[in-house]
Amino acid sequence: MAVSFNSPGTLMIHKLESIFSLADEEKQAIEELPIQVVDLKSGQDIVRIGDHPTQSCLVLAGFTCVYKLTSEGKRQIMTLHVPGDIPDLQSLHLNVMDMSIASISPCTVGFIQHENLRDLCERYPRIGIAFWRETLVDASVYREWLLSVGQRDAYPRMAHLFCELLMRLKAVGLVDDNTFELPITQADLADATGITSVHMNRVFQALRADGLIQTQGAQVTFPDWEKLKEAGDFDPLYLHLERASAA
Amino acid sequence: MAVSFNSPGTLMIHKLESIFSLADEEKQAIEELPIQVVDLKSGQDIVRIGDHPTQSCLVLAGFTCVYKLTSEGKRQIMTLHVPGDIPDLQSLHLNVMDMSIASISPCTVGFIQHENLRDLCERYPRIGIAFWRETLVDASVYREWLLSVGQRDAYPRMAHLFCELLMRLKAVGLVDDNTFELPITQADLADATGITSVHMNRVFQALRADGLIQTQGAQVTFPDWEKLKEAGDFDPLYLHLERASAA
DNA sequence: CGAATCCTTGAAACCTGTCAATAGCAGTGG
DNA sequence: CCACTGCTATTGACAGGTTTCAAGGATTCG
Repeated sequence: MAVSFNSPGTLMIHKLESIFSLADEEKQAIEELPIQVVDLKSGQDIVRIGDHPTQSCLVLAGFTCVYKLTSEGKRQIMTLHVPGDIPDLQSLHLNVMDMSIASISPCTVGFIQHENLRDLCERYPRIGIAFWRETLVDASVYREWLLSVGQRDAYPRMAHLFCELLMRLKAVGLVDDNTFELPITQADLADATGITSVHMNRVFQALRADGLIQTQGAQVTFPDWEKLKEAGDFDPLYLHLERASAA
Repeated sequence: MAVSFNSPGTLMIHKLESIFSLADEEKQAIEELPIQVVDLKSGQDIVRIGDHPTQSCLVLAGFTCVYKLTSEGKRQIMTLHVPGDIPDLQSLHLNVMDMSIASISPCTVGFIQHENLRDLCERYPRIGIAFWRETLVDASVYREWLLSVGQRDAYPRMAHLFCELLMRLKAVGLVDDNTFELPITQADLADATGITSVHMNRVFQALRADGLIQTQGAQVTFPDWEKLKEAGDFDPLYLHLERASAA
């Protein structure tokens, strides 16, 4: 599959630079991180609940997700990851996985050993803090999803998710003309929003009928950002995308 | 109100020692943290979404919660804090609050300046990592709640919340004989589980009828832990309560 | 050009929400 | 000590958003 980066480290640098300017030395240390690149089909587990990982993964292309199952086998997807995200940074300090991570589209990921990441954090404390910050933003996303699933109807919930994806994908340059590729099943999106795939399909139809989305294969277009934002009750504050101004 | 700790720092030390053994020097540094203790009535905001706090708060007694509102005014409570928790440790590295924190029962909290916390993290990196870890556990709790709200019916959802509270309160010595004080309204618990207060009341009645809980004023007793755990589909893994074994 | 997967539809059942009103309880003031 | 006030718990009937079940199309890809 097409991969849109030079070296894996470049993506990470791009992400960190949205928070603060990296010194050349820091950039070099990141570029030199040993990263094992792997291609995955859709629907493959990357780490499973209960595991004790010794590495973290960086999404290079495609989408991954965090999910958990109830004892009845119902699946809740808790967040989606886009290129540049590091889904299981948390395993750096929590030695048991309390969630599973899987590819949710064909994707490319890079594995980085924990020892290398820890070393990086020690040598460049600002990077360590940036990683901490990343995990805090993850938590913020969980909170917003919780608000959606707990208090918003299915229709605004999906609109909200589209808004989030649009903003996050835009931040990594994967949006062209209010359009992006979303090779994710309606059934998977249903698991992400806590509704049934049948109902998700009805929500899709309603969103199309209202002119909020247009779909063409895996491609989704958003003709009216303002209307979508309103429908999704969307406020991007929780994504913490703006460059952090010093405290 | 009754407050069950010697110095505010003692609680924090107790919490950190559940993760790793603190050196005397570290303990002393924590004890010496300037902490401003404040008593709050129930329902008072401690920080609000949009704020740029310069301090974090430590719960000393009672319960606080994290919540967000939809534009329609619906409230979702995202987590409850028990004594020993530091609800907004995240504001140390995320300068805008993306959530609000409020007291949800009469409570006592201690405020600690960010500069003091940052200084502590720098001088004692292990404490910094422990704080990071705390925020990771917070995130894990959000995930589990997301699973509950998204995939479990109201009844098991509430049973699950009771299980969580029982374990967390036990960890700070606030459970006696499978009983603890929960001075929280059914309406608030409804907001925490994403259901209506009317429906929460019906869930309470069902839980009582099934012998899973007994209530007496603000006191809740759990006659059958095993049955409660099963009803709530509860697995404590996500709380990461066991002492971390080195990676 | 199958085979598998994914999308779409319809009708009925179900959980949960809404509305509105009553009961219970704690704290306050006379 | 009792009436009063305000909040919390409880009920009942009904509406509504979602789920379930089941089956028929549409697509994609080897």
